[in-house]
Amino acid sequence: MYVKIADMSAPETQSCDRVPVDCGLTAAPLSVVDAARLAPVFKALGDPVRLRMASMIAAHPEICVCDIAPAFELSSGTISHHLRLLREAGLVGCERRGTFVYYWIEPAALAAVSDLLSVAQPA
Amino acid sequence: MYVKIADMSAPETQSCDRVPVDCGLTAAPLSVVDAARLAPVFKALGDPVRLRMASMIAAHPEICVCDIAPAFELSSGTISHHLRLLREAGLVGCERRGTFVYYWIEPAALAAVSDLLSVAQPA
DNA sequence: TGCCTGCTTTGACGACTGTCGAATCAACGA
DNA sequence: TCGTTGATTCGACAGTCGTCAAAGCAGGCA
Repeated sequence: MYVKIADMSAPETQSCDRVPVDCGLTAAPLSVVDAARLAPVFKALGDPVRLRMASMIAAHPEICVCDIAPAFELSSGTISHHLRLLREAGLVGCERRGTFVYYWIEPAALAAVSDLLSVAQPA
Repeated sequence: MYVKIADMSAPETQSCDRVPVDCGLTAAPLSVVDAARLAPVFKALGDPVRLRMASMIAAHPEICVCDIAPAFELSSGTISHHLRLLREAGLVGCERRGTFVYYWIEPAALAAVSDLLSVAQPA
């Protein structure tokens, strides 16, 4: 058993020059439950295609699949697959109106990950 | 060819009650290049184990692997594997000091994803 | 020099992912 | 009712991922 040269500071005493960003992540270690809840949202955004889809959807109040698809050189089946993953992550909602299906961003899931990463708002 | 019931508003004219969060994602669709650059960071955070590791690391100025590992019931090889993925995503940095290896959060990568999701700061 | 400890790398394996093409479903129009 | 179009679902397949055990490496101690 070796002795560590410098023992860690406790989370409370961050006097080091590291960790300049003060955000949700730096506040305290995530619980297992919270990590299990939030990781799938990051995972859904962890594919370049889905990240672009999410940004396209977020950039509009709502957008039809037929306006999303042309931006990607993918089969319609694959487009649907990615949209479903975004849906299952809770990031987007959708509704059929006639022949077309419209997608929009679900702000709740976006806020959850945003809160984790965003710099704490000074009161 | 069908005609859509209501054509999309342009990204500029968001008069709808949707998209209450105004963040980097809603500003404009991500370019292919930006998506390819940012997706791996989300992907790295898209696993519950790595998300907890990242939060543990972020909650300390720096932290030794030997203090991270006990929080997970995983082999040391798997621990190293996840830490390497966080490293390759640019989210953390590390340094060997004697027998021990210390990890810290790299604020740049964290800021990149944070900027994308954070609510725009009112000026 | 040799051993011990902390950590990383390697090799293997099952599970999951991204993709396509084909089949299917839903809604509209003739 | 039937054909057409938008979108989803299904089946298959190559590639990636998460995991472990074992081997390897780096540094400290005797």
